[in-house]
Amino acid sequence: MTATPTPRVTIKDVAARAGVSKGAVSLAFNRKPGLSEATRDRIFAAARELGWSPSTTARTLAGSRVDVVGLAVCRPARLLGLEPFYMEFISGVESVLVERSCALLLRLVRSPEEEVGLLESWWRGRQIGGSILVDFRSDDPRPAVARRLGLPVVAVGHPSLTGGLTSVWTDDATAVAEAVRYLAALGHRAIARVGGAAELGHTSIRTAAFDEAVGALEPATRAWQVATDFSGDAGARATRTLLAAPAGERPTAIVYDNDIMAVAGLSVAAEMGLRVPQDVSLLAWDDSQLCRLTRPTLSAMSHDVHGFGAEVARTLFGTLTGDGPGSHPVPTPVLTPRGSTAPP
Amino acid sequence: MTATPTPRVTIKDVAARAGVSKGAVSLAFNRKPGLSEATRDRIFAAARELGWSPSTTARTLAGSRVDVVGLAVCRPARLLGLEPFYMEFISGVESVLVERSCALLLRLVRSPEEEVGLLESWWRGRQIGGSILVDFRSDDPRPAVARRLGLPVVAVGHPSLTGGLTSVWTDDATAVAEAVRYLAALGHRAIARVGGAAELGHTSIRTAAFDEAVGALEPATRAWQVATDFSGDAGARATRTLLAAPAGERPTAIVYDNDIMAVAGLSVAAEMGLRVPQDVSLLAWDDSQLCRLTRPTLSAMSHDVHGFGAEVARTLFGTLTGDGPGSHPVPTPVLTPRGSTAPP
DNA sequence: GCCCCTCACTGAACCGGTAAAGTCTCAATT
DNA sequence: AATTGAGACTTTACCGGTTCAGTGAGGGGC
Repeated sequence: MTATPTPRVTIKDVAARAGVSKGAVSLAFNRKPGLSEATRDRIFAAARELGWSPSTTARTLAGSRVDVVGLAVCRPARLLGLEPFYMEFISGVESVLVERSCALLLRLVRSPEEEVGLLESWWRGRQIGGSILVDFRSDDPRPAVARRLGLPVVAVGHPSLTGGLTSVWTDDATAVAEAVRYLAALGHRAIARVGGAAELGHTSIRTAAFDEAVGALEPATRAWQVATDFSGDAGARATRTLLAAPAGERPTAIVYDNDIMAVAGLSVAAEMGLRVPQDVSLLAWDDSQLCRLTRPTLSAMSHDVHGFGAEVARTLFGTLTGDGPGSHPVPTPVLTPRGSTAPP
Repeated sequence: MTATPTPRVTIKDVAARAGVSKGAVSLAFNRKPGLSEATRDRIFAAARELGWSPSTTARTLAGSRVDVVGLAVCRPARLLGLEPFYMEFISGVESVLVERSCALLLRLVRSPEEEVGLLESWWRGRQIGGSILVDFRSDDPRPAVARRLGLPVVAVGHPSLTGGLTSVWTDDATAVAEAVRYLAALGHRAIARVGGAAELGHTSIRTAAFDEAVGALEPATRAWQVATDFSGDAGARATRTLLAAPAGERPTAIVYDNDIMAVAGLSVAAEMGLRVPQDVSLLAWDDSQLCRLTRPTLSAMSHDVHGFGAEVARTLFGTLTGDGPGSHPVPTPVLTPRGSTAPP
């Protein structure tokens, strides 16, 4: 990108105006000792008058902190656009970053390999001071990479997936179990789950938890699970397949892995002439505002996604300031019954 | 943020390994003339072996391009999470940025003033090479600021709003007119519009266009307009108010400014015992996948938001490489009739 | 009155690149 | 044989900060 026509004001100008050396200005702005109160004030005054603030670029180059956090998201763009989750998550992250006047470098990547490459070049190029890692898969290469590079990261995902990295996670297994128990308690004996992308670690966790929760119910209970790609279309397809079976051989309740798919499921049920919740109960996940806008409203496993993002950012700052690896569970999603669930 | 434990490989290492000066390495990596083919190859080989790529920080400081684009979004986080528009827009922007290995610096701000301050400090600190400006208001301060700073920007909004900056825009006025004409052609004589935030420039444009379009219809036609904040809740409230009037005194068709509000409207209509589209027609805007997931499906003014973002990014690159100010309209949203519109 | 310390601040080196000016070599021109 | 010029690099001076080894003044102790 091209040059700047603006006459930049630099540390030198401030130093000159305050009648000190640039070293002194640097000391003042980094709150380091060795300056008298008077000089410090004079320097700040000069900076204010000139409208100067230190260049992060120069600062970074000179070897101090990098106040940028990286976030690479690896999902097809088409889906990202739809997931209320991410925007809410990002806004939570941001809410903490701003307080520390730290910026978020966002990049959508197409493959885990591309993400690894990106992290390497970001880190080597000192573009970021740390990174948030999301969407863990089994045998995810990123823990090893982060460790090799010495890149400070926080992993969003269950500790079993994140290879010993500091992690922030929701207890999806417990939440799935709660969802299943809730539906069973309503009287459902034929429960399906429309899951997310199979390659994602948290999908496996939920899948296993679903199996286990169903196993703990009375033996006559039937269960189905389908993997999708999180898109509404996939959710609609999965729902159609599940509900196509004759009455008595199809699920009477369906749990979805996000809310977009649940919305899609709602329409499919209607299209097939089934009433929600009388003929089939639907339970969404993540609970964005969307769940309250449908008719019937969607019961959901709800979850403070904004707060989740904020906690992730806080944890990253902790890591950056020397906290050792740790595991930070955030509150388990809680069942929020609304209009889409009822006894069969 | 803390130091790096990684032994960094720099241009000097590459130079040493290739047996040249660092100036030569710089020439090679910037594809400048003055090096023999052989030397160039040797340098690239050395860089590859060492896994080196130039530090953008150092590059930036040394006064060449800054390969980061800024985007500050000023809307309450709560709403952002819901707007499929933004994520899709961002993914479109990204799709072009990656090709130029350029990053997107994203920040959510709370006020236009904060955004102006951010742009100043980003630019002064050489954090960004250019910026994308969205959500113009009347008397928006940003055109003046961008001009004063010499900050290369592209404004997303109608030229009448963007104060002479290079702009990329959709012809909302024409689209609104098309929507109104379509509804009128179906036979509607009582048409409402649930608009977005009143302070936003494009809302005013749509509001005026709606008035004008309605004025061109037969005199008996009645019209309503409501301003909201783009949230589903606000959309629901507005719809409820509009439809609360006795039959004959309420709109038979409603146009929404985004799709979230249209989804909300759908439920409100159902809740009030009105059938869509028989009793009331609904028309959404922006047409994310959501519109195809509801029942009935939502007719919408549809709009390639991803492509819009891509065009914005391309235009910004144009500006950065010296293109003068210009106005870049992207295709007008087109009416996509689905199940939510019909004759009254 | 001398020595030693501390405090407040300066100067220069450095971070990892870019860019412009300088040097060297060698072939073509006169 | 001397001049010129182009090509291929190297040297050097920044960019805007940070950091650290000085430096000089002033105060306290004896």
